Amino acid sequence: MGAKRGPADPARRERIMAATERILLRGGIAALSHRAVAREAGVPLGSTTYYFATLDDLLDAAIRRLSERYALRLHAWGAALGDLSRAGLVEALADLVEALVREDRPALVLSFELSAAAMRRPELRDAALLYAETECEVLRVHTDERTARALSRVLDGLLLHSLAAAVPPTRADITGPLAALLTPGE
Amino acid sequence: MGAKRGPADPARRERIMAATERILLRGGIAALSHRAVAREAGVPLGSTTYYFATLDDLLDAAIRRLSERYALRLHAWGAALGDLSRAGLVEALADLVEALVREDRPALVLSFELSAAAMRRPELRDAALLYAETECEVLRVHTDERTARALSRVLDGLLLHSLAAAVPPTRADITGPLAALLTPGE
DNA sequence: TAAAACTGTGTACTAGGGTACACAGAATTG
DNA sequence: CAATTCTGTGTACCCTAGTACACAGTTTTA
Repeated sequence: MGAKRGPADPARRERIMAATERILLRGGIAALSHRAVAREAGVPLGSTTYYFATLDDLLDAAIRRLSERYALRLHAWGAALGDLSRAGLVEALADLVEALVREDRPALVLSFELSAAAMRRPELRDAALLYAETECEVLRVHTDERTARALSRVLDGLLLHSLAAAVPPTRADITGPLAALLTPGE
Repeated sequence: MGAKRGPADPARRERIMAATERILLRGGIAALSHRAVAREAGVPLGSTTYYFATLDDLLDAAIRRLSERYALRLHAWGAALGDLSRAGLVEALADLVEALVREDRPALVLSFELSAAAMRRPELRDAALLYAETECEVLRVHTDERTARALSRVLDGLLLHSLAAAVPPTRADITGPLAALLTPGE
């Protein structure tokens, strides 16, 4: 009945967080439970509550990691861009949208879920805001603050519809609004 | 023990749906349960399962009503607009965004929650799509199809950030992208 | 080395919830 | 009016789940 292993096993905590991420990506916030995580991580139920006393702790930790991963992803995208023209930025952004939808769909879905959840649960607000904040940060390298925020809003609209719509936006549907936004002259 | 009332009581069904709407608006999809609805409607638990065998039936019915209400709202907005210039449409749309955020926040929050939920639950897709579909329908009166869809996407981005952001978009933040989108000339 | 502190686990308590269903009045039908 | 059907309820079964907690090895400390 007692423990089999010795003292602090840092891998345990790690494995639990990784399992939590997988659960969230696969089934969303609604699928998160101590038991599901324990099963996924292959650890006893008690372990999950030992490292993360409450569900919110677990959720917080996992979301923090996921948003960090997303931030890395975006910064990598930003770093890969050289100096480019307006048109070049538009194409690059469209590439980003298409790549995210294609390759990171679960993470995107989760981020929207999180945004919605944060509207009711203030404790999630900071985590949810991180996504948009990161977008702006990366975009600010190529545009001014104001434009970066505007782009972030439009990008989220495009991403949302790319995930949710019956017929997703075409390439032109994506580049159109972005180009309009980046083209000066009222 | 036995029933007290006679035959079909159409008000019952009605009251249960109304209660479901209130639950959803107040606490979101996660707050929905037969028991919560029964409590809210002041009917016994059995009533809710009698009229709506499963939770999904209940959810479907309530969402259908809510999206119909939203459609009415949008159509009313559209009907109140006369023939107007591009600039006039931009201002009207900005008014709409601000009014929705101010006066219909719970319904908006729910619609985003629904969009996110529909990404995982195909049975909710149709209901979730209705919102965007309605937007397009109303906008199509004033613009072409392509522009209507683009506007719908941008509007959703603006609404999302208006609800979620730490500092919501200003009036100029709202009119900017809309004007850009409606101003021809690449 | 004895005691205190820490790391884990197994189990159990409590709450909430979906759904089935037996049953009871009321209405309808023949 | 008897039988059948419909409307509606109360209850109960079974599951999931959060969390507390006693307890057991292990390590550290005095």
